[in-house]
Amino acid sequence: MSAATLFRTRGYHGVGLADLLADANAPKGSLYHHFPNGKSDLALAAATWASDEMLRLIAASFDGADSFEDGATTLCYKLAKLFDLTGWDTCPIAATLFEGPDNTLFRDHAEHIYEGWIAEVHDHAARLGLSEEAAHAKAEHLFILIQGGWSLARARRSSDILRGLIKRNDT
Amino acid sequence: MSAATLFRTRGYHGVGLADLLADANAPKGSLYHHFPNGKSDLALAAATWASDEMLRLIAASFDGADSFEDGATTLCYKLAKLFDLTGWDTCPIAATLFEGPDNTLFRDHAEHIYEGWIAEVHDHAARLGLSEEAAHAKAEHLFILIQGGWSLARARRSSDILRGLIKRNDT
DNA sequence: TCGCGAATAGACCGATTGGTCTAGAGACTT
DNA sequence: AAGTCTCTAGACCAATCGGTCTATTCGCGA
Repeated sequence: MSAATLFRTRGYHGVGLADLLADANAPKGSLYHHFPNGKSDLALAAATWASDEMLRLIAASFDGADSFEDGATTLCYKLAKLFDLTGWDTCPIAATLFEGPDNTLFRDHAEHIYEGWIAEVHDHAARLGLSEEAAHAKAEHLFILIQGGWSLARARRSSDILRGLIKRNDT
Repeated sequence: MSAATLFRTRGYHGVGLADLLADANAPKGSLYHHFPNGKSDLALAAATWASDEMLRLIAASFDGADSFEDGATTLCYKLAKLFDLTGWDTCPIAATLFEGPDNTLFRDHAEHIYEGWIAEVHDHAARLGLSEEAAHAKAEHLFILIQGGWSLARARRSSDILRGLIKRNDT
């Protein structure tokens, strides 16, 4: 979805319908046929799409991992590479969902997506032998590290911090 | 500055000049007298103002602290209280600066502000006896934890995570 | 009391915003 | 071949956007 990129790089209110449509080579009519509620529907869909990509990234990182730290580290490295490729823009969810017009709906969706990421990490942690409690704590902690690290990386326009996220003190 | 609040809660593109002016009870003329470049100047100023508030918060947290962990913990608690008061909106810098029109200028300002926060924490860490290297690492790490924790708190509309940020694993 | 610069006040502007609506193209069934 | 859907295409709209401009008021030194 090209819309997802637009939303991610410029934020919900930062993109106009005109840009969205031009970028997707689609006229207004098509948009409002597929997304009756227009821009907001599109934003929700773009966020879900971005979230699925992230879930795949998590799975790919943990699938061949021997330990939780192992998987977490390769996830950080993958994200660093992604950061370099896309050119330091925000977490797609935050950019797309935390500004929307219908706050309740958007916030619910954002929370659901974030919890989905944490749950995915949690499952891998549990599979790798961690206790339920430890898995929960580590998954949440990893989310925080990545989210915060990404902010700093963005401000510095450098993915370096992302790569040192795990080592520093054993997750 | 009331403008800072608006920018924080709705993002740079989310607020219109009309809202800004109505909220500040000032007409267009005054704005463009004090801020020749209009909205963007205002945003920069609002960000600086918000940053100063944060610096004060950091100083207040570490001033009476016996150890780094001590100061860091009270900072997290202060932020949690702030979170509850303001009603879960973004980091003011991110909301205001990471969407602006003149990207280079805005990004430079954002980086400068963030580094200022880290430097402030760093100084307190050094004062409390940490080595230069340790102080740097801990300051950076605390920034990441807070930034990431705040994101999660926002998604969950609950300040709980912020309070557990330090304890979990000794910073 | 006058004069002058700083600041306020808001009418006004073209461009752009998100959204609606009508017309027609395309594909599929019968 | 006719009829009936889904979907595309874009003209069009009121509202709002950020910004400019002129007129007026305010504060203060002379």
